[in-house]
This record gives sequence, C-alpha cells and structure tokens, in this order.
Amino acid sequence: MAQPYYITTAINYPNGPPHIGHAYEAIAADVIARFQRSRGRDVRFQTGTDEHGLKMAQAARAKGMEPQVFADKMSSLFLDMDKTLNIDYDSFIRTSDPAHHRASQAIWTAMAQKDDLYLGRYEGWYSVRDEAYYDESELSVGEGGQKLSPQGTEVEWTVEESWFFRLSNYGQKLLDHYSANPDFIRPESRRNEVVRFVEGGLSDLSISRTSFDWGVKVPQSDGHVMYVWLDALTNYLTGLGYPDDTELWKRYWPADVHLMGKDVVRFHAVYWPAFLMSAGLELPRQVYGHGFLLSRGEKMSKSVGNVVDPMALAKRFGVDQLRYFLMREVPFGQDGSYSPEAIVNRVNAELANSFGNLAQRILSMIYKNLDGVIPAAADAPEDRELLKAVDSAIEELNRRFEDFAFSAGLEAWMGAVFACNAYVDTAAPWALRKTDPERMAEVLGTLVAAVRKLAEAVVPVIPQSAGRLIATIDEGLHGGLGQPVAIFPRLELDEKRE
RNA sequence: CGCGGGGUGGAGCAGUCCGGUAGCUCGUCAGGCUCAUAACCUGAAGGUCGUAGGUUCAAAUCCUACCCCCGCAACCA
Repeated sequence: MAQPYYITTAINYPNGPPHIGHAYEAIAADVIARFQRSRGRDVRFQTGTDEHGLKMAQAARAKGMEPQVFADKMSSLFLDMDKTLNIDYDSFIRTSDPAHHRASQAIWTAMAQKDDLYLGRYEGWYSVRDEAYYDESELSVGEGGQKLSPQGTEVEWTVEESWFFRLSNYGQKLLDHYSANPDFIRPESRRNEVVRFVEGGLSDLSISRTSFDWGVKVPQSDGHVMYVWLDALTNYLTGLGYPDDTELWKRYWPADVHLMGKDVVRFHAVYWPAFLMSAGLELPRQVYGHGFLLSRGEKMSKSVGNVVDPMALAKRFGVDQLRYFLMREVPFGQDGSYSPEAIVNRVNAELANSFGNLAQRILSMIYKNLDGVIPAAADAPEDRELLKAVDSAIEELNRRFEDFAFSAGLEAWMGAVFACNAYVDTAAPWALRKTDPERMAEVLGTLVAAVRKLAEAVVPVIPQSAGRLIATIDEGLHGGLGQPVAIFPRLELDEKRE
C-alpha cells in the first residue's frame, strides 16, 4: 500500500474575502499534494476556514449578521477560490462544524487531565466598544489624557477570568524536539527565530475568553469560549476523525507537513506542538512557513488599497498561468513581489515563448508533414543526448520539489526546454523535409518524446494545460493529431489598467 | 549590545558553509533561422560583489567595525 502523506494549509480566517496570500498558500499546497500523488504517495490534503474568534464576531456584527450566517457566507468564498484555482483538496474543514467543536473539547479535556490547565486572571487594556484587548504599545493618549485604542475608543485596565495553559513547562521539551528534529521547522530562518524565541523563555498562555461567546465552549466552564488558536489548530485533527480512533486517524496522523504563512509560524511551531505533547499526541513532522507576496515590493494592506483579488488575476491571466507564476517567480520560503507586468513577462517568456511555442512548432510540423502521426523517438547520439538532458532536468525538478524549492525546480525544467529549442534549430527539421524526410520524422519524434516528458513533469503546477498537451500528444501517437492549438497564448498587458 | 533576514551588472536572483579567472533569467544591442504564439537559436555590451579596515600568494566567499533596507518583539488569524 502506498505510503501516506498528510499535508495541510493553515485554515483561512474569513473575516474578509480571500486575497492573493490565501491563493498562494492554497496553490503551493496543491502543487505539493499533486506532486506527491504523482510520486505514488497516498496523499491527504486538508484546508478550510477558521471561523471563530472576536474578529469574526465583530465583522459579522458590522454587517448586521449572525456570526454563523456570516461565516457561512465568507467560507463559501474560500470554497469558490479553491474551485477556481483548481485546488484538489481531500478535506475542507469549517471550525463552526459540530464535529470540530467535539474535537476541540476533546483535546482540551486531554490537556486538562494532564493538569496543564488552570483558572487564572487575564488583564490588560480593554475597550468595551471594540470588545478587544490592546497592547500598551498600540494605545494613544487622548485630549483629556485618557488612553485610546487604535480605533479611538476608550480603554480601561480590565481583569477577566481566564483559563491558562502551562506553556512555561514546555520550553525545554520544545527545544529538545527542535534539536532532535532539525527539519521540524523550516525554512532555516524561521527555525532560528523560533528557537531564539523559545530560548527566551515561555510564559503561560491564556486560552479562554469570557468577553464574547463566538467560539467553542470550554467543557464544564460556563461563560468561557476557547482562545481561537487552540480551536483553530485542532482542525488538523478534526479532519481525521479525532478523537475517535478512525481509519483516517490511524493512517494519516501525524501530519507530514503543515504549510502556513511566516506570520503564524509561532503558533504552529510553539503552541501547537506544546498542546499536542500535553494531550499525549504525536507531533507533525514538519511546519513550513512560506514568505509573503508583496505588491510591487510593498506589503498588501486594505488601507494602501493594493489588495489583490486572486480570482480576478486568474480570470485575467489564466489559472495555470497564475499558478506557474507564483511557484516560479518567488523562491518558496522567501518573500516575493507581484505585479501584472511580472506575471505577463514570466508567463510570456517561459510558458508561451519557450515551452508553449516549442510544443506548437513541433506539433504543427507533424500535423502538416506527417499526416498527424507522431513518430517514435530516434536513437542517434544527438537524440540520446537531448533525452538524457531532459531526464536529468526532470530528476532535478523532482529533487527540488521534494524540498519545496519550486522555483529552482522549474528553473531546471526551463533549462531542458531551452535545450529542446536549441536542438530544433540545430537539427533544422524544415531543411530535412527536403533532403532527408526520414530523419525529419526521427527528429520530430525525439522532440515529441521530450515535450511529453516535460509536460508530465509540470502537471502538478499547471494541471489543466499540461494535461491537455499530454492528451493531444497521446492522440497523435495513435495517429489522430489535429491542427494544434497554442497551449499558452501570449498575454497582453492592458496599459490603461496599470 | 532584543531576535531574525537581506544589501552581487538596468530589474530579479544564484554563488558565501568547504577562499582560487563573478553565473542565471528578464531587459538592451548585433547576427542567424523561417518550422512556430513578431515566437526560436547564437554572440556581445554591462558588475571595484553596501562601506572601511584586516588575514592570505589569492576574498563576493574568512575576521573586525560601521551604514542602509525588511520582518518579528508574545496572547494579534
């Protein structure tokens, strides 16, 4: 039986519609999932929405909606995004689902039985209007000398009853785990940050709230709902049937990798493993914090007005084009920059001009000169050399993808595409057509074989386009190649829009 | 001395761990080809590798100091 592989995205907080960062993570996870499936792994891929917490309650109230109604509506936007972007997940979790409440209460109970929870007091600057606590550093001073929240509402020092988790007991255990498992946190830069943070000492974590009720009820503690992160992280278990000892659970836990933005690495690399240790559960094998996508080098924010709607991008440039751009342009793990120009340049240069055009020029010649019958690959030294170059580029791509180095993998893949185009020019099949038609057929056969390998290798990134190309070639192998259609039309940049 | 990351031809990056003629993609210029999506191929120009010192026969790569940029700094998804 195939080796299991469980990958998750962070679940998305839907207090607003999906932005490009959500799309980026979903696509990366989907590429990994598809890649691992193609390598023969038995993959389970989970994503979802994190629907509790104060901000959701506030956002719902601002719209005059019940939290659950608002959550239903917002969650559906993420489902739509996944559908549009061709995200082939196995499980979509919603934390407002009763099964998830049950799982969260189960892990809570397990932690409580370990004597890691205690009732204490949480205090801080609280705004009644905002129903939120603020850090001292966020406050400003009003005209009358009173302290004000970032929203300009009055805050007062407030003490609230809260459950705490004995995170302070887990510092050394976490550090031991990090050093015994060097790949637990990746990339390296994130790992360093987390290790320093934990070395600096951990204080106990407040894990319940009484100031609002939109969340998972704390077992046997009226008025308390769980801190949203405890509930949110538990989704990784819920999707496998926890706390029941299901087949899914036995097969897929612990997760192979939790994928997330670098901003929430701490929750996944510190709190989550501590919760799991406390509950007596196995830890995930890896947490991976990817970088942020910047809009022309600037952080995206609603106030700057440069938030990008991924659906609009997909519609404008194409789903596979967007997927390819995101995986190719930015080294995974680092921050990267997005702009319409960058997408157009990258897609035109690599998908349209280099790869798409390569397929097009070859298939056209076969259609026109060989009655649409694709010949077999040839075995002359230069043919063997080309196919060898293609094979080794694909091996490189596979190696890199195992390591989430998508950009480097695709770069190697492009190298093979260049080699194919150079081979076309050197072999000059259009000249052979007159002098040596047999050799022309051989050359084209070799090239089609090369292109098919290249297409198969990028299926995880551009599933629709590569799949269509493979289907076309396979038709041709059975003698039915029709007039070929360009697989990646050149994109135009609409000057007026930029 | 809070922590982490980064400063390499016009742009974006690799190379830095294990010192030895500075590499890739895009862009620019010139030539070639005409099968193909004005696409493809070949070649060229362009960098005192943030600054200043030091070690060394030799430093982008090691050491020291400094400057600049970005992120984080705990209960905020």
